[in-house]
Amino acid sequence: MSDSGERSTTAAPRKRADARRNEQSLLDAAAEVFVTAGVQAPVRVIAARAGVGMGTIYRHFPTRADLVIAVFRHQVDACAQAGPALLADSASPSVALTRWVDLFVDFLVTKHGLAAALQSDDAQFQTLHAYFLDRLVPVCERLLEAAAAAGETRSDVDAYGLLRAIGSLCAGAAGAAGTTESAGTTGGADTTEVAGVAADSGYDARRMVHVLVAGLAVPDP
Amino acid sequence: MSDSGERSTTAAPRKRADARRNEQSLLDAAAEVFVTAGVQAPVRVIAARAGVGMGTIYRHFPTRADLVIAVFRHQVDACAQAGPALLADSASPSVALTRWVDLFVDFLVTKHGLAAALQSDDAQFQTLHAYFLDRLVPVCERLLEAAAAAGETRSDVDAYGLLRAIGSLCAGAAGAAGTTESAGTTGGADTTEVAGVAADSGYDARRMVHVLVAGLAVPDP
DNA sequence: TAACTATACGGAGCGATGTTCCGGTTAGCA
DNA sequence: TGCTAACCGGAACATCGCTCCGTATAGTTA
Repeated sequence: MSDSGERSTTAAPRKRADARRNEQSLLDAAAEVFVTAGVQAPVRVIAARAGVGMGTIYRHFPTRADLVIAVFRHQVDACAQAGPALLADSASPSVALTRWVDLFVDFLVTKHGLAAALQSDDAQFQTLHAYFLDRLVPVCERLLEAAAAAGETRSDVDAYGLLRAIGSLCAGAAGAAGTTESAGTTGGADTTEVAGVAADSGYDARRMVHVLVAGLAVPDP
Repeated sequence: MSDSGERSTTAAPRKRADARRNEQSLLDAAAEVFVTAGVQAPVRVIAARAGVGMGTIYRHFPTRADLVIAVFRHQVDACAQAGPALLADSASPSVALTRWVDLFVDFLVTKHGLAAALQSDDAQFQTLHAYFLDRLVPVCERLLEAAAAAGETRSDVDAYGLLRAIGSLCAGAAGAAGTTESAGTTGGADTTEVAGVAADSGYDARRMVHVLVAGLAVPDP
């Protein structure tokens, strides 16, 4: 992933040094702003933080979704790659599914407003939605099929619906924090054991997702 | 519902006739606009439709939530009142709960963007959120407690969490329509038998809610 | 090294939307 | 009929997404 940008066909039309520098600045700035102000933070804020103008941010990331995807890409990929691994390592497909869902939920819940953005019907986030779906639906599908084949879950729920439902359930939780900002959480933000935060007034997205997944085990009606 | 407004203590400080006329115009206009453009429709549009100025709409309904609540109030009340009735009429508490949830879901799904607004962390909708909760949490609580007492559901999920989860699951579906506008739907918008619409790309909020509720039947982990 | 050009930069500016404010209008009453 | 408090309307201000274009510069070539 690191290295430069495109490097596949012929001689790469290498970008100018200042362009690449600015792109990186924007990614860093966006990552920081997303943590504090959420994925919906004003574009101007991100541009200002990166020390660039409005034109620059839109040149590098035509839509907000592009920026969001760029910031979270490797985390989504990691989640996607964890699917097959879990399926291989777990005692049963349904256990693998549960674990994978936990992974996904933990990712969503720790990103302010990400889940809400995924749910948004805003045209701006169409691409983001599509990216998540492209990456995760196939993975979830395999887990779901394996579980269904083992007779461990009902078969009338597809991966798309399940992922959307999970995203929805998480949107209620993560987004609510908003401007409140959860104390420090200095640097880390990865191994922070995000355990039972429950965030606002007692809504626990993880628990509700667990209930949902448990509902999959109930035989078809 | 009809009649005037406040009529409880002392001599009501009756509003002027034009004020009441405008308030009603706004309610009618808002109801119409909500159907086609969703609850998030621009304030100007509603004001224009009602044939009043910006000042007027804000004077009668200081926040958008106030307007939304006023438009849907009696439907929410109906939903709240259906709870005890279902509990009395159904074969078992869990059946009553399921039926009541269906009622609630049908209500949410048919109101463009309502569920999304409920989920929104926007301060503007705080009041709306609170209103729904005030009205429905007690009802849901009774159903849930009855079901738990009968040993039909797990007991670690409270009414608040369940309602929020349901709202979330519905937000994904209803909001997606957005600007697309569903044909005419001239006046009615009540007995339209909204059956199995499924709306966008195959996500069925009702089904996912059913899975969630089914998950409640799984014994505590 | 100096000139040149494709590339990139920056921010002013436009349109949309929420919200406030204030001068003009009018309903209800004496 | 005349008065006043209540009410109305929309201009005006603020925020935000997004575009456009004149300016600056990185990289190249003579």
